[in-house]
Amino acid sequence: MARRRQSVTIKHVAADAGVSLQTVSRVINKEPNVRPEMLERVQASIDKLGYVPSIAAQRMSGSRSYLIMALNDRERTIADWRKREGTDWVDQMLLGGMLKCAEHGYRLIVELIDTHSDHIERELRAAIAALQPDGVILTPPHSQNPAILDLLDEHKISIARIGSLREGPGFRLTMDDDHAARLATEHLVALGHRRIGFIGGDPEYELSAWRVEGWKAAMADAGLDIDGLLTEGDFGYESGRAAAEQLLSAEVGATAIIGSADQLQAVMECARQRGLAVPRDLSLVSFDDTPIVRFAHPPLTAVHQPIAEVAEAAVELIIEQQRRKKPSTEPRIVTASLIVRESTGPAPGSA
Amino acid sequence: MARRRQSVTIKHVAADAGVSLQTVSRVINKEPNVRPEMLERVQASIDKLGYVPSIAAQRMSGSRSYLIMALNDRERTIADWRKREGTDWVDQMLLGGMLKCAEHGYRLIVELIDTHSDHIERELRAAIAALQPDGVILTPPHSQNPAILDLLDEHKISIARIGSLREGPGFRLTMDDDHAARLATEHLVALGHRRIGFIGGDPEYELSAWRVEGWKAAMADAGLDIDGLLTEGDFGYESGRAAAEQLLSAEVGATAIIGSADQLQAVMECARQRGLAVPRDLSLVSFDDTPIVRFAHPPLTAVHQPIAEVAEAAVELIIEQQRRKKPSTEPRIVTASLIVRESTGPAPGSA
DNA sequence: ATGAAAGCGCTAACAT
DNA sequence: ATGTTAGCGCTTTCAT
Repeated sequence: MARRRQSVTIKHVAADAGVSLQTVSRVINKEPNVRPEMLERVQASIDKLGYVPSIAAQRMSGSRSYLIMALNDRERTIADWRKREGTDWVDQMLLGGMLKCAEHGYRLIVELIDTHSDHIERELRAAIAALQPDGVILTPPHSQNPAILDLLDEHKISIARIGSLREGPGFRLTMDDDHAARLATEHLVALGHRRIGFIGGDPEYELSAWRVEGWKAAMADAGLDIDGLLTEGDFGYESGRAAAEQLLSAEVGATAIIGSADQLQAVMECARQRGLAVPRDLSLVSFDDTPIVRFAHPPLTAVHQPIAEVAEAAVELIIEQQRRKKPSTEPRIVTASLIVRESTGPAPGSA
Repeated sequence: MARRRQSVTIKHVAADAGVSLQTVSRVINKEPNVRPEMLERVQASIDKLGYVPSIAAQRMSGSRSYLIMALNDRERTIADWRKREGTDWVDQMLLGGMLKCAEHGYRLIVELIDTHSDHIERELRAAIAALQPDGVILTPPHSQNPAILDLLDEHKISIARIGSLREGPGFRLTMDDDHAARLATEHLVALGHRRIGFIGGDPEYELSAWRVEGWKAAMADAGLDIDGLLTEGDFGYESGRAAAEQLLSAEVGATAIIGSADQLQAVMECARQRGLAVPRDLSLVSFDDTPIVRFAHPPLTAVHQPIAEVAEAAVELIIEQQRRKKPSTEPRIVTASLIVRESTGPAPGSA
């Protein structure tokens, strides 16, 4: 393998423009103390030669790496990819995050690490050492993991935590799960439902609790009981199955159910077996607006989680911080909305 | 921003093991000329200190960057992401490519560039200069673009071309589109269909022609005419609409149609308007096995394109070449298969 | 088989 | 406002 060198370096530009390396560097990094005429001359040389700085060299000299790492849960992500059911969390992160990165000369690198691993710290350390990212975007459940947060903080790496409000280093971003659950519940209440079941998400995720709270609050506001209507879960199909058994039982008698996409798959299955039609006998609201939800029969009413927008905001915050601006450390809330489709209808027996 | 330094460097390891930097470097890179006892001693220090080399520094010193770029068509990819219909081409590339990269200490970086841009070369030059990737995985239509191929070749960057067999630098990989089209056609022939329509893909893609050839060959083998049964297209919905009009017209009278997922969406729409039921009156085979195809009603029989496997093979070839092994330059064919679902049935009026 | 020296492209710190 | 110097972490010569 031939020893590959940069074809156009800062030296070439400096020589071409007849200035020092440092001046070129200043221009590249938009630093002050460059006369406009110098700037123009240097910029002309840069354009002429088609010069683009090497991020490796920039990193080496102790400045930025222009790399942002998007950390996702290894097991879950790979499972989703293999299932091929269209879960597009990663795509939406790329859509929002990558494009925003590109605007500023950054790159987004997707990295997977295990949640339940004793060597989670070693894995992360290795990724940091190898890549030296300027920032890391954390998704649940990593976004609330103190081991991860502390490690990144020690290394002075910017952190954007999606789906976590817990104290700790880094910017916090949410999709307002509390509000979203409220919207979903109120939508059902307005349709006359009084027995609205809620299937919980993985309790390890902070946002699971927020959703429950939103649901509870909306139920309370409507003066409705919640006895027996809350079931445990973990986002997955199996947990949906168990929950459906309970919620659809005669004692509980739910006429509407809110849950994750996978859970509702199971609920629909269950409902079919019991001869319940959606939405005639049972209304459903999904907490994920994935393709599978939109192509379900009937298409499911769903919470639209603005993943791309959140990823974009996360990148923005990280880059701003790199530029020594001090972005607000208040949690950044990107609001989710409810997309009404055909899985929700009037409560059975309601006027 | 504090000047960030590597926490554990090769120096620390060298000091800890009581050897020179060079010896540590040799161990890292599995080079010869290290006594087993030295190797062991150094490896122990590496493990103890948790040392991981900085890829920036490795790149700077003129060796590898451990970065592989996956180049995708910007417009198409972003459109797919925004549509959120589950097209998981990028995910499958990550699944195959990223995991294989990880096995060898490489990273996969997704990069989008415009196809129809006069500054395509400038864009690519910039990406190369910034990242200095060791290899690039090209997907259609980039994989057959001479401007791209030459540029990468000049820079001595390994190339893996998916979906292109044209002469030129780089490894060539295909999913055997010819064979896949044949399988699809033969499946329909076996069901008694004699009027099997084919909606072409974007003619700019080499593989579009391969598919047509496979279909033509199978039709010829079965002794069937193809007059009026081949229509132009570009993979998109609109082209499917136009094609459906022609294929479903009285003169042509197709009882089965092969096309892309988006095209078949349009065909189904058209069929519904004409009161044609699938598969009773019309059989369909999709050339993409995306989620939307699997969740369609009825679920579509589809060609399964092993995207993850191809991406994995692409990464393997690139990494082998980096290691100065000389992988075969013969096209690498990863076979597609046919997944029979419910959109294909006996031809109307057939025994 | 091992080590020492030089340099990759760039920026921070320090002149001027 | 600009230039000079030193050094980032590593690998490639080139010695020994």
